Amino acid sequence: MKQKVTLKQIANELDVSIGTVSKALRNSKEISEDTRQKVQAFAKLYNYRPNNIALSLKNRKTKTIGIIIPEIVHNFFSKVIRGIELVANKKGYNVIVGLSNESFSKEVINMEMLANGSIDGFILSTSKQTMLNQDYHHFTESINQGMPIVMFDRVISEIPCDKVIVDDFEGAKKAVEQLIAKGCGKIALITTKDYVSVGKLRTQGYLSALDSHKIEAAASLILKISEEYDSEDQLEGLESEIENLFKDNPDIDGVFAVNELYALSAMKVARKLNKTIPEDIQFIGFTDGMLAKHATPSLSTVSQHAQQMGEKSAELLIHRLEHEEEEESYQTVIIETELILRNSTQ
Amino acid sequence: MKQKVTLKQIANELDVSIGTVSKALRNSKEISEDTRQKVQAFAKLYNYRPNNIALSLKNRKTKTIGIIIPEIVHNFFSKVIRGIELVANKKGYNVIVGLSNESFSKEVINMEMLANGSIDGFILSTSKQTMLNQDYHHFTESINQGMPIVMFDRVISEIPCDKVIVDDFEGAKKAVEQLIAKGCGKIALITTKDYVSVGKLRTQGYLSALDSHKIEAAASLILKISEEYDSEDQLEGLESEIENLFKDNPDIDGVFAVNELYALSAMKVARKLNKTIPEDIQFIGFTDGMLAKHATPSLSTVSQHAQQMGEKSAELLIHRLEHEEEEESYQTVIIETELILRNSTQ
DNA sequence: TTGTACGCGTTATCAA
DNA sequence: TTGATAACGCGTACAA
Repeated sequence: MKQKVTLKQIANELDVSIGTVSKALRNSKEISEDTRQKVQAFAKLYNYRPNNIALSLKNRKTKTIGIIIPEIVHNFFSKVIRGIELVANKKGYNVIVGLSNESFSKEVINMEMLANGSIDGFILSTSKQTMLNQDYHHFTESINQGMPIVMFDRVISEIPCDKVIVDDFEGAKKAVEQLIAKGCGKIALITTKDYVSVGKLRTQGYLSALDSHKIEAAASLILKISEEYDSEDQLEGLESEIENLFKDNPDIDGVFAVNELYALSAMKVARKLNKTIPEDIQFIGFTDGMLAKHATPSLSTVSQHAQQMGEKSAELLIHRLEHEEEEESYQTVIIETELILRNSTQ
Repeated sequence: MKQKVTLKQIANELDVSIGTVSKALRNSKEISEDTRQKVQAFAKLYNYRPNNIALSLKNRKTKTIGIIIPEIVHNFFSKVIRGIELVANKKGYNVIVGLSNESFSKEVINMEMLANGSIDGFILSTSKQTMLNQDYHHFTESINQGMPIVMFDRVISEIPCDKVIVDDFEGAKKAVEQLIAKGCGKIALITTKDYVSVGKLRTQGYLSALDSHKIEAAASLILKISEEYDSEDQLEGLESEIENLFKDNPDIDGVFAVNELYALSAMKVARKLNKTIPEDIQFIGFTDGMLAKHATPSLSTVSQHAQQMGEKSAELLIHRLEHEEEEESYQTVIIETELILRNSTQ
């Protein structure tokens, strides 16, 4: 086992000083052609690579980005990571991933663990519990300590940092307007509780679409799912809530859901109630997931361009890291959504 | 902006030496109660945290695990990451993620980038191109340099390291035997090319099941999909290959597919050809994905317990990292598969 | 042209 | 009880 070789070892072997070796390897012209060749040959032979940790300590830069997300087994988030990794890698950065699992304390712990020198900056999407608590001290602290943050998707407007979001409002509005254009008059909304920022914005988009088409919004048509039913093994609870919605409002002819799971569950319930899709009811879901395409019928969606969000987030963060002195003002980048029509709409 | 505070700064402020501060904070009883209190109070006030990078350099341990996987937008891999992260976090480790995107060179570059001191060990699943090339020098080098590797799922048997796999052979055999038990006599196999280790093993399981039930295997019933059709936007190619299979063998009454995409595509083609599922044809797919449950009809699967694989991988690696001196022999842990019966089988 | 010394932040050993 | 020093691996300013 040949351990990693260091400058010191090379220096010893070659009977020169560490400094000489270092310079020779960086092609400094202080060094004679002769020793340079000798050192480089030796270094190559022993496959010398500078130690990242030593460099990080010296440069006070780790070239590593910390990602904190609520969940990784989720198409949206894994696509964002892919986008981040793509850009980061291209620019010589690594990514370190922490999962909050939607928990405030895990989010805080994870951030503290990374903030002590392990990374240069954060890219994160807030956990639900954090949004509910409205306790953002860990974000402010990080920023105050000079560790920049980029928030994506689930962002906190009060926090001064770069942000990447989709036009949740417009995306939802477009979707509902599509339903209206295709003849729906009684459109239900299946959404999250209001403390989830994106859920709230999408709800507003829904209301706005109805309003601008002079359709009266009815509270009975809006179903706000509580968080506990979001898990894959709590589908029954979710479905029974939706079933009640349909039974209380048998004349629903359109459904807009703020995520994939809600949309698919709604389609499932509708089928169970012997409704034909899209003839009796049409569906659109807000999602970037895989299920939509493979559902029966395939689900029309508002796509969020998750990978693009990741790429943009990484660009923003890296730009800020590499232009620290310039103290540019924070920006919020809005990624366009895209309406993808499939067979759940006419 | 109050920057991160260091031992040196505390020492200066308090007019004591760095060493004293360090000891006081670690509750060394060399230090007088008095100064200890003073230092700790100050440290708490300024929220002192030791710098991870400095610790890493000193201890020659980063407490970070490098994960290299072919793809992250994939339920199996993201579940594995979740499992790794869970165990790693619990033991005070971070995880850094690199994506090979199924490419040999990206795998090598990513590993080299991390191997220079950034991490203590690797958990990885080989890219397809690496398996095809059969060039494993980057793995051997890493191991030779004292950087341990744990391979999962797509493992290389020649490489001396810990491994975590599912019983691909047995899992496939169980699945096919289930089809046989439910009356299938002409069972097709949709698999990968042979260089993908898991595909090959699952193929062997299929053959073994047929053999032990005296069913003759027919080459015409085995479809080996080439890699280029694995992408979500190459579904047409995949589907047309499957369609040919069905048309050439109209009496197929069972299908075993080595992954979710193949299984779902096969079901789709079958429906298109007006076959009823599961009356005319039954399907089982090898997968841990989300699509199976939501498919119509829902797909029976051989589950791989991806998260458990991740957890076990992390345990193996961390154990080895923390018991380096003991030089334990390498082990291969086999995670049991589980047959989950849904509506695509009778 | 080469070598020395310092500093990045920490801990540990040894001297005061 | 406290302080000074070395070491982890590197790059670089400055001295030789």
